[in-house]
Amino acid sequence: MSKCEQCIVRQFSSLKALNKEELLRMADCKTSYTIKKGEPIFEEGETVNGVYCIKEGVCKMTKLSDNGKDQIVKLVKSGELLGQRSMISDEPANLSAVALEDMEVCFIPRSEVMGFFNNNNQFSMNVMKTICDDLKDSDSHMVNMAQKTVKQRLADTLIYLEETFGVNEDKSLHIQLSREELAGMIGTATESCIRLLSELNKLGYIALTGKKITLLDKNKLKRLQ
Amino acid sequence: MSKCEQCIVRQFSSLKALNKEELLRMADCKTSYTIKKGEPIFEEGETVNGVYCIKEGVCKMTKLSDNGKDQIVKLVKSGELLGQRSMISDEPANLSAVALEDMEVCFIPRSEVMGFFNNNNQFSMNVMKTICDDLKDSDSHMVNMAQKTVKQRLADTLIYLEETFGVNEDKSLHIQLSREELAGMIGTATESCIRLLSELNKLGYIALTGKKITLLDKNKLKRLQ
DNA sequence: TTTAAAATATGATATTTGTCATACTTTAAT
DNA sequence: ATTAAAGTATGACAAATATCATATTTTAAA
Repeated sequence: MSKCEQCIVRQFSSLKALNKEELLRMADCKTSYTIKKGEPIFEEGETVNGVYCIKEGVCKMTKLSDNGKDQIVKLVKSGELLGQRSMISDEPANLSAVALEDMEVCFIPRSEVMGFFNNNNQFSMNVMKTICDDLKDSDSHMVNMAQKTVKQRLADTLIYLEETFGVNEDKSLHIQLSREELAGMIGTATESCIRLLSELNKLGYIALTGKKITLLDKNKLKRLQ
Repeated sequence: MSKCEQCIVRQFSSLKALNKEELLRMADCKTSYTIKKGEPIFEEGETVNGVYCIKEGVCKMTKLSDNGKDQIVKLVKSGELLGQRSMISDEPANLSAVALEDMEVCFIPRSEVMGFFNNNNQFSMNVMKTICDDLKDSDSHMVNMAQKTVKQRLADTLIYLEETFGVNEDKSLHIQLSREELAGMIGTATESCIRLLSELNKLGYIALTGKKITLLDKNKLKRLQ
């Protein structure tokens, strides 16, 4: 069993507030999992009974819409925690978590995390601030969905992907999403997403080479109507 | 100065966890305001420095979109608190709060609420659960904005308004929103909203009499494509 | 390696939604 | 009571987006 104390990613989440003793306790009760690309960590409606700490990899948080399409609500990367809201609300998961790359995650049982939560003020404050940030992001996201065109949302999303997940040596977006997944992020039909990517490509704002997307003119992307 | 102890609406919010002593302290430091219909309680970007408890009336929480339109993110009614997220994040308001009816609200300074928050476990847990509920609602709302048609969103909203705010003796919706505000809730142009209301009226699913809207067939509204 | 399946791309077309113009109705101010 | 302003309604049209069909390319399985 690896030591949480020596795990780098805990520095990036609410867990950074835990002290040595708490970290030892956590190392003792955690379970590590390897999740293959495309596999779920948990599904909407499932009782999770703990939180997952992402050690490696990126996952999408999705929600099934009434029309049968999966909407991607957010992306979560290494260092972040999954299932905090469900833990506090003591409710089943509202979203599914599915690996976009091979992942390594650690599961920490609810009882343990709630212990930290109740006894470590800094930890609980961190968790709450994270949830508050999520709420703010979600509200803004909602307004964008309601008020912006698909083209604007695509441009916003491409810029978000570059800023959040970085680029490869050839400047292409590091994170690899299928066209269907990208459409699921911006909330549109896959064909519309592909068509708009082609359009931005022809305009010279982005470059498409195979599956790779490279942003060439972020200012023009931002100013799209 | 009226006594918080005798105020009925505190039972409906996180404040129900406060004990007698805390209620006395709150009564001592609170400020009561009357807000006229159409007036703001606070605006997006403003530092609020406390929470508002709604004693009477309903307000809309709005966010200005890049395209200049006001999106209504949620409606808040008597018994609920405003500004909890900003208080915990220690950030300016993310949304504006504007009265939809004449309102009575009480302002409780941040320092006081944070005192309760840090010393009363049940109160802080209530606040957090409220914020978690808001997050869940916001995520669902976002998916609806991304995936449902304007007509479906209008139907959903009408049903929500009836279920949340009730009806008058003549069965018409109790809450009065202008067409522009209704459009701002569903995220569409005012003309589109008016046109779709007319369509639902012609179909016999709703009745329009002056400003009043009456739902006649909720099942058919729910099943709209 | 071959081959089937999945992903990407694009055209044709239908539908939805937004915009602008204008008329009518209600509300509120003088 | 009169009048201006705001709100509601509807037509005409343009733009955005979805859907269906089909071709091409890529991926992964046998």
